[in-house]
Amino acid sequence: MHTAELSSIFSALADPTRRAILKMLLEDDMAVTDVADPFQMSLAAISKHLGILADAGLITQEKRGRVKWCKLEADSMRTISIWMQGFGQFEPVDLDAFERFLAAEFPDPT
Amino acid sequence: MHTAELSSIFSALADPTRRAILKMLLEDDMAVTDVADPFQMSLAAISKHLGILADAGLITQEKRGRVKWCKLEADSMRTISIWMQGFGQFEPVDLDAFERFLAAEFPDPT
DNA sequence: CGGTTATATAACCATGTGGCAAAGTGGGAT
DNA sequence: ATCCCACTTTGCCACATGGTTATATAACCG
Repeated sequence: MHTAELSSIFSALADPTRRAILKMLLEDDMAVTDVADPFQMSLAAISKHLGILADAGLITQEKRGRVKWCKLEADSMRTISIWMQGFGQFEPVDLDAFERFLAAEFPDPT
Repeated sequence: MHTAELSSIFSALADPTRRAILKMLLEDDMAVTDVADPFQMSLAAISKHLGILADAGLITQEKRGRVKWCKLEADSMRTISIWMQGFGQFEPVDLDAFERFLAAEFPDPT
């Protein structure tokens, strides 16, 4: 909710490389080297990007041995989502979940 | 959807002054001068901020006479909300809207 | 017309950002 | 002990950003 927190999350998400990294981490936790692999740029650059994502709370990094594992923490997106909600309802309705809800609340009598 | 569009919206939202402007515009449409009024900085600076918000599609500006009216276009936040949804469901449920939906779908028989 | 008001643009400055290559750190393997 | 491996840090550079002041432009008002 602090203005600085919002700023750091939004500006972390403003970079396409960082958004691509987040998408990769959606699949699984990854080591820094493996995160860097598909990109053209240097490992040092990716390391900085990961630091920015970590500062924004979008990922966490845990060092085991000599490899540092990066883990998505998508919950921190909730912070900006809540902020955005002050401007209206933006979430496209999750129809599948909604139908499941309805099915549970109002089971088909057949 | 396009990566450049996402970047421009996120980086527009990364600045606290611009977020404050959006909040002001939530109340009502405003002229550039009036937007600038509560801020310490120069009108020129605010004019630039408004240009960035307009480029990102977060506001629209319409010139009537010599005054340019700024209008919130919060719908463009939907773009990033949809992107974020790829990482999970972040929107706190809109319970009021949901209850209205239920009331319409399953009207109280009384 | 002349003057004021609303806004944009230009030129400039300080600082931040994203990239690189190269050197540094520190854990594991041999 | 030594060497690789997985990073991080340090300088450096080009360019973007956020601010300034000063100067345009264009609309309204007398």
